[in-house]
Amino acid sequence: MHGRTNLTAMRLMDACEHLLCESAALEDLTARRIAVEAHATPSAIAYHFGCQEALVAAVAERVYRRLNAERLSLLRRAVDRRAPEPPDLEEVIAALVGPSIRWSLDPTSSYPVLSHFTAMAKVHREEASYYRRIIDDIEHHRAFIAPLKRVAPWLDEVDIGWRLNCALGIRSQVTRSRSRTEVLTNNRMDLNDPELIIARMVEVIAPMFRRMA
Amino acid sequence: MHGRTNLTAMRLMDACEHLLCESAALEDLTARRIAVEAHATPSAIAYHFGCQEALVAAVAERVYRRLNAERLSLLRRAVDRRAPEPPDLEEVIAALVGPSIRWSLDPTSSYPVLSHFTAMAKVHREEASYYRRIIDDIEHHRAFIAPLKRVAPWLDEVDIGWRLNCALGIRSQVTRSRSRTEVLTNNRMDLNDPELIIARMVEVIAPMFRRMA
DNA sequence: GCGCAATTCAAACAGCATTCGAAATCCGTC
DNA sequence: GACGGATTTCGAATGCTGTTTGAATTGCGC
Repeated sequence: MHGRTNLTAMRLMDACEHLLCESAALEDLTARRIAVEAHATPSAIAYHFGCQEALVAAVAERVYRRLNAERLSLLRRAVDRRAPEPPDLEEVIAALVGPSIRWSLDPTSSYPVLSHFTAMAKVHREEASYYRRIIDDIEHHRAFIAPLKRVAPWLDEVDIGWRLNCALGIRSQVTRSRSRTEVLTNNRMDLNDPELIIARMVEVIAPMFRRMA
Repeated sequence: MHGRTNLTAMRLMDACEHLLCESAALEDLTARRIAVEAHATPSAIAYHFGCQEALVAAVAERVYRRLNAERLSLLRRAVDRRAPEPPDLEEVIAALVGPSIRWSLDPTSSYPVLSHFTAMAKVHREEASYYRRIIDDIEHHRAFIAPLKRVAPWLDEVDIGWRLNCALGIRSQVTRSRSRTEVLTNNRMDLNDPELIIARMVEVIAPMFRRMA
């Protein structure tokens, strides 16, 4: 019972993910719509996941895992390239923010799932542990601390973590407040070119980790 | 008709603001609860504001105005202190991020209204113009461009706007993803001391505006 | 082919925001 | 001071929402 490997459970997750990507607003995501797209009934959501919220959380977790795998793969590449020397700072930063930027600009990616999911965390009562478990799961972020400490050994771990957190804030601002970014830069930055954006972000984040700030 | 200066309209806004501050999740904010607290009926919301969404937008706009006034006042002070010399970079940054940080840590402030409001923008269909009008209203942010350009004349306006945007991203991360900030810094930063946080933010943002990054 | 567990489904339920039309109130004018 | 039109209030109704429930159906080891 409540098997997550079930066929209709899978179909529900796929339908939910697809619907989250297609719909502009969270209110477009309804249990009935999900059910129709998965050739099931709303009750199936409750049966397999407990509630709609948990279904969305399961979908978000699946997407997060894919994104984090990409991030960690890029980090590993950056570390390996220079080992045993410290990795290139700019490459590490690009590994941290690059996947998010590229996903957010790729219309075929499931990035909308993630931005909708964090918004959902504010809507529902947080005693439900779905959100914190996923949002606060930062093991994949922690993996960046050691390499960064090798790049900037004069910073202690708190300093590194703080700067990491700031870098993630910049990332979120760019991926999630695009219109504000547009207005502030007077529409004179090409926000559709991921590599250009990433370079711009590296340019701003790297100095945080250099001496003589 | 539809007078925004009406007494019950005011009571509805006050009730909505209070309820937004008290409630942990957006789902706790219902038209009925707002109405009860304002000694009115749900229909009054529709009559005076059109819909609940518009009421929340009106409340958010009111709070935004207060916050922006505080920001601009600090900016003016920073500029005046050094005029006609360029202002102190760190003081300008503190003016930009300080009020948000202090508000977010002050339990008597209405800061929760703002974080709830931006979350709401993701929930409802965006053809409603409430959100963009408020969120994209960055005249108060634009006011920081000229002083910052005097501090860092080698940056063009796009560079300044981009860095401003990055600074706002860091600000949002700290005020709105507190738990993630806690985990990343290993709970070894005192996130309850606004002045310490502001100093930490200045330390990270200032290098963006210094030469020889 | 039986029998039990797992799964599906239609109907019902409580809650929501919003609409509507009738009451009630306000306020300038006679 | 009483009338009359506009403004404001309010209770009931509407059509959504997610979830629950209990019966019907299916799958599957024996």
